Amino acid sequence: MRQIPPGISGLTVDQMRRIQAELAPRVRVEDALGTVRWIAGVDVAYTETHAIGAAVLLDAETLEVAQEATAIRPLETDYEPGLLSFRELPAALDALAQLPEPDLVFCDGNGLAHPRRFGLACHLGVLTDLPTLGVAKSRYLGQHDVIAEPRGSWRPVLDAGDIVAHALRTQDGVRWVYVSPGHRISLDTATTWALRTATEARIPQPTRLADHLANRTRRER
DNA sequence: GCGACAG
DNA sequence: ATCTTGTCGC
Repeated sequence: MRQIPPGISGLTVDQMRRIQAELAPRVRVEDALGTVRWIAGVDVAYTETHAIGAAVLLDAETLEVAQEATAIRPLETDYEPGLLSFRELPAALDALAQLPEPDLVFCDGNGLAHPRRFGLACHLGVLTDLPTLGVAKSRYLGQHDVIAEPRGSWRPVLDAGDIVAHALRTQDGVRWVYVSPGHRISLDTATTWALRTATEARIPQPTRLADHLANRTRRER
């Protein structure tokens, strides 16, 4: 029952939403991860016709890059709010599969902060059964109060009565990001890792370096 | 009915 | 996401 990777082509919007609803119950929002020694960052860049996936493996302690991998896939679906994972996962999974198994995966987008509580990070987590978290650069849904200016300040993001993410300021005075659990991790732990790895910029290093690799690969092609 | 809407 | 260089501001 591979709910995604090969041939997504034929799926309708309704079918994709149905798959999300079916897989959502498999998401585990409690901490079910061991010692985090290796972190992977995954991202996807696009051309007119293809998706270029990039995965980077970093030492959780030093955040130094240990290994990189890329993959390219023909685009199979247009972007549709709520269905981002169906567009990004094929290339993202192909790239990730080329690396040694990480202890935690950072995704570029949301996890629980999704209408059906099954964003990109949840989907990738359930399919691989790896601990995952999502970091989104802009708001998708939910409401939150003003975030204080100092790095590390955060406020819960509420949607339909659920706390689905934390709006977290990762650097003094820069715009905040939205952190949410993907799979096998709690919101608090996800927030801690996001802040801990946002050492050089607003975006945590795993996601940031994967983004760089994806774009570098796209330009050199 | 109207507006919002990860990447 | 992508199309694109320099430039205004701290």
